Amino acid sequence: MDQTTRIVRAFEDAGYQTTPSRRLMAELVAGSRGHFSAADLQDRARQRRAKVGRATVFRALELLTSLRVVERLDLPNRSHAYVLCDPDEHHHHLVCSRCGRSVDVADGELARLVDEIGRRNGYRIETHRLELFGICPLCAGAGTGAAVAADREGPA
Amino acid sequence: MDQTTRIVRAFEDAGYQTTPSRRLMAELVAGSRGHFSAADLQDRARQRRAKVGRATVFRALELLTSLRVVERLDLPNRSHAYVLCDPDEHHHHLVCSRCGRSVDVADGELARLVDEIGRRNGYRIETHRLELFGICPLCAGAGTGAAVAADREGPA
DNA sequence: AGGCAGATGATACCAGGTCTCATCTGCGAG
DNA sequence: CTCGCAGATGAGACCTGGTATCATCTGCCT
Repeated sequence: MDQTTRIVRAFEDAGYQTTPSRRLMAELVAGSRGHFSAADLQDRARQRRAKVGRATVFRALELLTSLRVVERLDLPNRSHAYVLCDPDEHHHHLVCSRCGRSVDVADGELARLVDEIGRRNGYRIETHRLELFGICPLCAGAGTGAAVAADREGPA
Repeated sequence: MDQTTRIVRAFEDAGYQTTPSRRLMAELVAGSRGHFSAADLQDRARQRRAKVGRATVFRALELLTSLRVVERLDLPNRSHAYVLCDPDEHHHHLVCSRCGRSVDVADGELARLVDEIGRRNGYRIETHRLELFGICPLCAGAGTGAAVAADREGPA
């Protein structure tokens, strides 16, 4: 089962209708290399001569976020983006600041650390978020941003 | 030297002029309990019958951010806020999701963890950000949001 | 095959932030 | 002490990302 199907399935399993727009969103999200914004998706939809309303894109992203199929990132440059990720376990993101590719990172030892910080300060911790930014192996190898151009759409 | 003076001093040391608006911003920021937004500051300025342009507020916050006197938070509810914090060492924030009060948390063991994650994934990590959200001791004690009302202005 | 809950696109709106520009002022040189 | 100008300001236009409203359309269950 490929990524697109998995996403469509996620919609179905959660009781949402399968519509052309949603299928398209699923394809576009599945075909993204790095992170993407709502506007990216809409542009790419338009490139395929498909018309999707802005609201629909946001609605789809909202649903996918709630289904934990994508997650919203707050980038260091104060903009936002979404990334496709693993819905099954709590994790964080390691994001390439050049090409946007992101890998999921298990919480691991962090949980313990977070716990300890909470205890030391008397806070009851509810959630935490760790975001890591750096240069991915491909970009490091490629030198001056060669991987950037390859960012949009294509097999993972 | 009180907090306000410290902030004014930060402006001076960085070679910026000391103007009434900046002094006012310094006071308002220093007098904030939890986190605050640009709009909060402007409102509080207006309450004192001082007129500051929106742009000026943002400009001041931008400077203070670059001087690391304040930091920008991305709250879980997708809004933003600024918090006063320690300019002298790399740290993270533990933020009360009820009253917004924030304590600085030293990086500590996290650095090691981050390093390891980078190494394991072949990324050269440039920056990381950890944000913790929970209920602070005061709010936990006060029960239903009593501390919330006390949030704006007053001695730390 | 029919009906309706749920989905859609257009469009208006909102918040947070940036840009521009004409005016004003802190402050260092003299 | 005062003068001039770099730097700061406020007003307001604008931009981006996101939400709300609403009339219309359509997937899907019966």
